[in-house]
Amino acid sequence: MSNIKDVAKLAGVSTATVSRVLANNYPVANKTKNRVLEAVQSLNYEPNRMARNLRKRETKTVIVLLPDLKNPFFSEVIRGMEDVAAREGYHLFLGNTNNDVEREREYIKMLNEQMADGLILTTARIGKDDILQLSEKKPLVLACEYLEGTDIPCVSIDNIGSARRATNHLISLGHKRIAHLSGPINVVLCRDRMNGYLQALHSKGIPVDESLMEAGDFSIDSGYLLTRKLLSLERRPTAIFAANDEMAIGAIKAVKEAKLSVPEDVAIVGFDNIPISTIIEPALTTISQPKYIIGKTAMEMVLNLIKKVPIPRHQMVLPEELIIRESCGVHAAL
Amino acid sequence: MSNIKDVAKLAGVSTATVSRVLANNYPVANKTKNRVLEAVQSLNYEPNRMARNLRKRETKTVIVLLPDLKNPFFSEVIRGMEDVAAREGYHLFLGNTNNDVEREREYIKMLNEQMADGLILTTARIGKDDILQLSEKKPLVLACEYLEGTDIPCVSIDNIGSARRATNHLISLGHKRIAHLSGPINVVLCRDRMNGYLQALHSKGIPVDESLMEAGDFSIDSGYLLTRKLLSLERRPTAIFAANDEMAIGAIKAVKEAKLSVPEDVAIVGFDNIPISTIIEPALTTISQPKYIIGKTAMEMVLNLIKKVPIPRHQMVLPEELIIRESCGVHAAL
DNA sequence: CTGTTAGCGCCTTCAC
DNA sequence: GTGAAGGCGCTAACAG
Repeated sequence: MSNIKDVAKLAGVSTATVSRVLANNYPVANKTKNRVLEAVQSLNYEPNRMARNLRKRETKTVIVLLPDLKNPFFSEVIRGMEDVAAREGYHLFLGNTNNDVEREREYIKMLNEQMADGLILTTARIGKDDILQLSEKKPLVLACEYLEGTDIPCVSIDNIGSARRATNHLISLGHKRIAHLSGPINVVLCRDRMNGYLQALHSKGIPVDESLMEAGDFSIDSGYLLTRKLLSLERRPTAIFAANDEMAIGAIKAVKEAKLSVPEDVAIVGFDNIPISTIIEPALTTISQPKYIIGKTAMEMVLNLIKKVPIPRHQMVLPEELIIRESCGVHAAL
Repeated sequence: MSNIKDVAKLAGVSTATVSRVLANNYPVANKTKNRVLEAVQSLNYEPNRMARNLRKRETKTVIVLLPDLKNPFFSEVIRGMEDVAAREGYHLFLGNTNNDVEREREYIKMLNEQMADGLILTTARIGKDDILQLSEKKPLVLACEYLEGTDIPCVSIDNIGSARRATNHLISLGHKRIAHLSGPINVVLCRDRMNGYLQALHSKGIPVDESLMEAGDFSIDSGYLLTRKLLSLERRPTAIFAANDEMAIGAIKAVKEAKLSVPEDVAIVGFDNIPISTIIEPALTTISQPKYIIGKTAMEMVLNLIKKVPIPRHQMVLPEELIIRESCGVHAAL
């Protein structure tokens, strides 16, 4: 590994000149520049990032925390982030928290150790206070989530409104016994979706039956298991609103296994519109989020925070879409 | 942001002592230690990683390159990697290449800039020569892939043998017109799987029909599109061996859409055994790789390379499993 | 336009 | 058991 001194010596210039040529942000005579470039070439020189980062007190890196790598929803969000990061010369440091608060803290520690310039949290597990405190010291943006009562920059859809809309769709189809498969309740957007579900029931005067509300972990498996439980109820639900598509897919599996049919016996609505939701049978009615835009916007926001460019609005709420496919049909009672 | 000097001053010791207390690898009097720890606490001090990395000439970070974030196959591999990395105090730097050679080179550049101590490539796109050259300078391990004729450390299943086994399964069911949906042919493991397919045909004296061989990009969509093409052939295949489960799922969709049935009209075998392969109807017959172990072993290997611990064997080939579900059935011709 | 100099924050000798 | 000093490789300020 050669360093800047080696290059300087070979090119017969000072290290400062080498640095200038490489940064390309300062006038250097063409002749000198070429000599430096040749030296760089022949030594196969790559500047040491650690040294540069230390000196410049920036890393051009943003940590992006994901709750779960295998959730295809995020891959599209990430694409949006990557595209703007690349354009601005930034790298993503993808952190997989596996839904574990400790893992989340690990990465936050890395941020404090200045291994990155900023942080994007998608579906945070740590508490509101911790987030608030961190946000005061560091460029931090919430993606997919909205932290009520704070001014923390975030970009998401209206999870409450979307859930209300999904539930209302089921109600409009004639359903009264509508179950809700929630995600982990310590996640804000899960509580939001649950609240949207409850709001819809209330507004239509449908009594809430707590036995119809179950919390899973966003996995196909948990959707499957919880639906089996729901189906074994004395008065089983005629519809299920799941907080994500995976759980909805698990629910479909359980309904089919019980020799019942979707949507005739049980209508199902998911959330996220992941690719497989069009393949599964019946195809899933679901809420579609502008995934790419969420990612793009979130990254634009952190980069602005990092560069101390004022952000016009701190809280961006993007429109969602209800995509109607076959998993709801028309309820017999209509 | 406070630094080590601030801590030293507050504790009334030298920076060397602070460093020793924090590293905890050198005798320091208990009394002094406590004073330092208190100072660290009250200043909320976090050591600057860039400075430490520069000084120690190591980052305790391994870059892991993934061709595609949304492929659930890798999430399990990553879990294996994360578990051993965490145990040894290392971080993963996940790099999503989106199947793009340029993106791959970007991350390799980061390695050369010493932003990480080692690299794990899963399904590399760059050429054999580049990999070989890099491997001479840096700790590098191939996961899921095997680079023939080299001594580069790698851990994978026998892709050729597995593909042969999958194809033989179809042949044993009586199929003679067996199509192959390959992945991108610049990926080694795709060529391997294709070769296994060809070997199986040859060994059973079945002529190769090039019109039955198509190359996709591992996506559901490409599996769907290519299968439509295959089904429109004058003499359409009675079976399809897809190089991964996603393409197999796309194939199932296309077959159903053509009002044909799986497995009666077209039998289908996938590869990877992703979670959804049990949900899809019919459930997919597929090859299962020991995903977690692959990840775990690959990480153990790079860490040993990094620490210059001699590795017993450079090339690890792990056993795969053929999982028989409903997508093959028994061919009518049997 | 180019060179000299002084750190960035940390760890690691080498003294004592 | 502790401190002083030097330097990892780079960039930025200041001269010239």
